[in-house]
Amino acid sequence: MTKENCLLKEEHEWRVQNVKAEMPTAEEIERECNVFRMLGEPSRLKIVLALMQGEMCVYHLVECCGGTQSGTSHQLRILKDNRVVKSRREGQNVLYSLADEHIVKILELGKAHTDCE
Amino acid sequence: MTKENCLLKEEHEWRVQNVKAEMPTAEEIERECNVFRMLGEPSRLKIVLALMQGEMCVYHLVECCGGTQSGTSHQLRILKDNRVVKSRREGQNVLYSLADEHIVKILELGKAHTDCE
DNA sequence: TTATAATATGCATATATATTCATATATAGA
DNA sequence: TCTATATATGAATATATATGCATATTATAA
Repeated sequence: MTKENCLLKEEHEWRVQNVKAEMPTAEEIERECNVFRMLGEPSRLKIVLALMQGEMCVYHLVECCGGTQSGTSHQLRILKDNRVVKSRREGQNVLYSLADEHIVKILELGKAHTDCE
Repeated sequence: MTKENCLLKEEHEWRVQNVKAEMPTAEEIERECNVFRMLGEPSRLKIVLALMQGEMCVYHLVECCGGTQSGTSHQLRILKDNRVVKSRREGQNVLYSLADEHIVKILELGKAHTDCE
């Protein structure tokens, strides 16, 4: 596996240089990964899909998504730490909602991709 | 934690019913998760970012993204199984490319979300 | 203050999966 | 055929993390 013997050397070498030059740092990659990592887990995706209808308290999310109160709360914490959801307290309840509109668009595109399969 | 004592019962009950009615099945959730799960891991995201510039052989991907040949090949296999990339053989090389345009758009939105933080 | 409801959190555990090593397969050339 | 190159794969391991239990915290009401 030497560079000299790759048949596509001449054709693609400029591309390799270009990609290497533009490749984000490890920290930037990690940051960009986070939003996808959040949506790439079933229990979290269910929560996010539920919140697409509007803000909801933890108890209602448990009712909608199944699972335990503890598990839902753990996932909400992770979603919040990664800026996918935000929350506000209203009396005894904490109301969660999506952090921004990008999330909705990402989900729609993800669905479009899935539906193509 | 009884339903009766939730302060938002009247206000949000219709929403709960709506969300429960529209919640996809476990299998559908799994399917929708996959594309995000693929992008939510640094070594795979790097591969996909590299392929945004066009198709590339495994050796060049290793050069662009770092890591081992074996590891890259494993991740390419997973990406292909999940329809994020496709491949074609050309002589000794196998050329990988993005499976469809949705992937690019999802990445752009993910970046937009990340940049807002 | 006491009791109850709603939510959060620490800890332990099970599970998923990324990574590496060694090896297998496939293709091309001599 | 034999050799070298490019890629893929099986197995083992280490790491990340989802989940559940018990309990803590916060807020309301009596």
